[in-house]
Order: sequence, then structure tokens, then C-alpha cells
Amino acid sequence: MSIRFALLSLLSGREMTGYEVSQQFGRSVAHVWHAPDSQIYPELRRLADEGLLDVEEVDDGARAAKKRYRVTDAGLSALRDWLAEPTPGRRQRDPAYLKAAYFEWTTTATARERLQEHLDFHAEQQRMLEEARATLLDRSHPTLRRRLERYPASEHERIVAWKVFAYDGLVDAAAREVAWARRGLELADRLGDGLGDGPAAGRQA
Amino acid sequence: MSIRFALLSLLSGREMTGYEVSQQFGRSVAHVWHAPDSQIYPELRRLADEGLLDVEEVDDGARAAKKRYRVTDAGLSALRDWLAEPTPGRRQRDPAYLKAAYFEWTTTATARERLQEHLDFHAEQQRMLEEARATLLDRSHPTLRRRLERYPASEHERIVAWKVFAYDGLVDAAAREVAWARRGLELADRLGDGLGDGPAAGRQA
DNA sequence: TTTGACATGTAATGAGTTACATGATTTC
DNA sequence: GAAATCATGTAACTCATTACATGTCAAA
Repeated sequence: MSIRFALLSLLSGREMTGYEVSQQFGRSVAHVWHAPDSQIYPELRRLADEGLLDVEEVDDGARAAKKRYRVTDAGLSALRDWLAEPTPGRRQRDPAYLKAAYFEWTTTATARERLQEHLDFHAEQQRMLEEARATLLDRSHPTLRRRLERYPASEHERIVAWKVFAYDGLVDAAAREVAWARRGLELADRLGDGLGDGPAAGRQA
Repeated sequence: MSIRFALLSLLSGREMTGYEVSQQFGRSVAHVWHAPDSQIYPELRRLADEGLLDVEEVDDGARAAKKRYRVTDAGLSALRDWLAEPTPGRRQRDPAYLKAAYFEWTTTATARERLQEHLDFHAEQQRMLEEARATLLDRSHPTLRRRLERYPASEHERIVAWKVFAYDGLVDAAAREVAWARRGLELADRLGDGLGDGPAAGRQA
């Protein structure tokens, strides 16, 4: 259900067409909440149907009719209500950890592959997040700039501070995953090639 | 799709009835992969239908007929194949971070509530995970004990090491969430009560 | 002339959640 | 006699994923 609030959050910065939303989404909110186009467009329509967004058909003649969305007062108030609601505790559900806990069933070589994969993925995530964090800090992030323009300078620090805080957490999380995978690779080294009688060898007692 | 592998993983330790699975699940695998009963029972049946589990109806007279499940060779090989598959990269999707990035739309007091909630939740998670990790390390964890009994002592280290490694990562992750929430509370202190012209006050430029 | 960006989706499927249903037995 | 534990699910729903569908315009 958060997809709608991710969209309201993004649109709270400025009005956008559906296409812009789908583009901007990837460059900003997606770092905290991923969603594909096939979820974005229908949800925009639903939000409009419920009066949380205003739609304006922008017919620029030639091109396909685009729609410009703007958050309504009802939309803002839904956003505030959501922020004021307790956040349901997140369920543990990461396949990488599930696999790791049962690496006994595979060879050390395979475990190493999975860990290297994990390392590469989160190192790349970390890089992207650090980059985004930097453009927030120096206020060069385009979506943020447009957002700040609407508020007095006295508010800017507060707005930026929370976003940087969120990104700090994400960068840390990615770095932690990288470190974990590294420790796993070291453990693989210590365990050696796993030859022997173990479950990994396919024999059971 | 990981629910089936979570079940195969658990049952790879020893055979169990559906009820035992649902109980043990909560005490072991659930730390890495949460699932409610309503997902467990139907999935056990599906796994049996596909030949990855053997079922034996245990009719102990009085009680309702229980079913004892045992992993088949096909089941073990499915488990190994899954471990050998690349793990799809995880999507960023934590409502706590989404909210934090848009705390500008609420008061500092509300932000503080959300952060305290986050802190409490993950502190409790950390406590539980540390406890579980300790019982793995000293081999007193009942599910682990039964598992180890089936293998020669030379294999024990390897089996335990990966599990402890997985739990290490989870403990770290929980600790990191706690630390993040703490930094957020400090930020809330620095930002003060957020009175003023900001979006949180309900006025837009 | 082909590629890529613009622009908006639908359809089918799969995964996960919540709430409910049922009845026996053991323990207090 | 009531409550907890044993034992197994179904049904309805929401949420998310994957794959596909359609067509225009601008630039190389």
C-alpha cells in the first residue's frame, strides 16, 4: 500500500505528468521504494479517482495526450495521516540470508559465488546511494531543487536534513551488506573446499 | 517462491509433522524468512504433490490425522539447485525509510514517534537474534541439535559456521537499524519543534 | 531508416496477508 | 468447566511482478 504514498510524496514536490513521475521515480523515490511503470500508471489513476490527485489532460496536439497530476489538499492530508500512523514492523525476508543459513547443502565454491554476487550488488547500490546523497547534501539534486523553490530558505535545512538522514541509513545498510559478504568469503576460505562427508557431498547419514 | 525452500531447508534437518513444521518454523527459519501457517500448510501439500516431500499419514487413534513429511531425493536436489541459482537482487522497500525521507510533511514530534517505534522494534529483534545466535554457537539450539546428530562430528563446524554467519549478519542489521533511529532522534532534537512556515505546518508556497 | 525517447497502459500470474473454520485433547 | 495446545487448513483479498501492447516524434 505504500506505493500510493511514494507517489504522493514525489508529487508533493511539484506537479508532474505520468511520464515524468515514472522517470523521476527512478531517480529519487525508487531508492527507498522501487516500483515498475505497470504499477505507477494505474495507481496514479486510482489516486485521481479518489480525489487525492488532480488530473489535467495536456493535449500538446501531436503527441499522445499526457496527463498532469497535482496533489490535492485531500492528498496532502492523506500523506500526513500516513506519516502519523505507526509503521508496521517489517518481516524478515531476504533470500540471501536464507541461503546463507543453509550453505551446508552446497559446496564452498557455490557459497562463494552467492556471496560475491551479494557483494557486487550491494557495492553498486552503495555507490548509487552515495552519489544521490551527495547531490542532496549540496542541493544539486534536480527533483530536490524544484521542491525547495516552493519554500522559504529557512525551511530548506529541515527538508534536506531528513532526506540526507534517510540516505545515510541506506548507504550504511548497503555498506553493511558488503561487509557481511566479505566476512562470508573469509569464512569460505577458512572452511576450505568442503570435500568430505558432509551434506554438500550428497551423502546423508 | 522462497517459502518452499525455507520449508525444504527446515525439513532437511529431520522429518516433521505439519504442526511441528509450523512450530519449529517460528523458532528457527522465521528469523530469516517469516511465513504464517496459512502459507505453510498448503505449501507442504504442494511440495508433497510435486514429489519433493514424502507424506506419511500418522493416525494416532484419537487425535486428528497428522501428516509426517520427509524430504525426498528430488527435494534435496531442488534445494541444491536453488542454492546454486543466482539470488535476484533485493528491492528497496522499507516504509520506515520512505517515511523518513518525507518527514518534512509532519511535525518533529511525529517523526520522533516513528523513530522511537523503529528503535524499539529493531532492538527487540536484535535481542531475539542474539539469543538465537548464542544457542547456535553453543549447539544448544534444539532444531540444530537434532540436525547435527545425523552427521559426523567433522561436519558440525561447517554446518554451524554458516548458520552463525547468517545470524551475525541479521544481528548487525538490527543493530544498525537501532543506531539509525538513534541518529534520527538526535536530528529531531537539533531541528527543534519544527514550528514555522514549513510544509509540516500545512501551508504551501 | 532505424533507434531511442516520449507516453500510457492491460492481462495474467504469483506471492503474501487477514480473517475465519473446525474439532479433539490435555491441563488447570 | 475453561483455557491452552494439538492439528489442519480455506477463502477472500491485496499487493507486486512479468510480459506484452500501441503508437508518435525527433535525431542520427
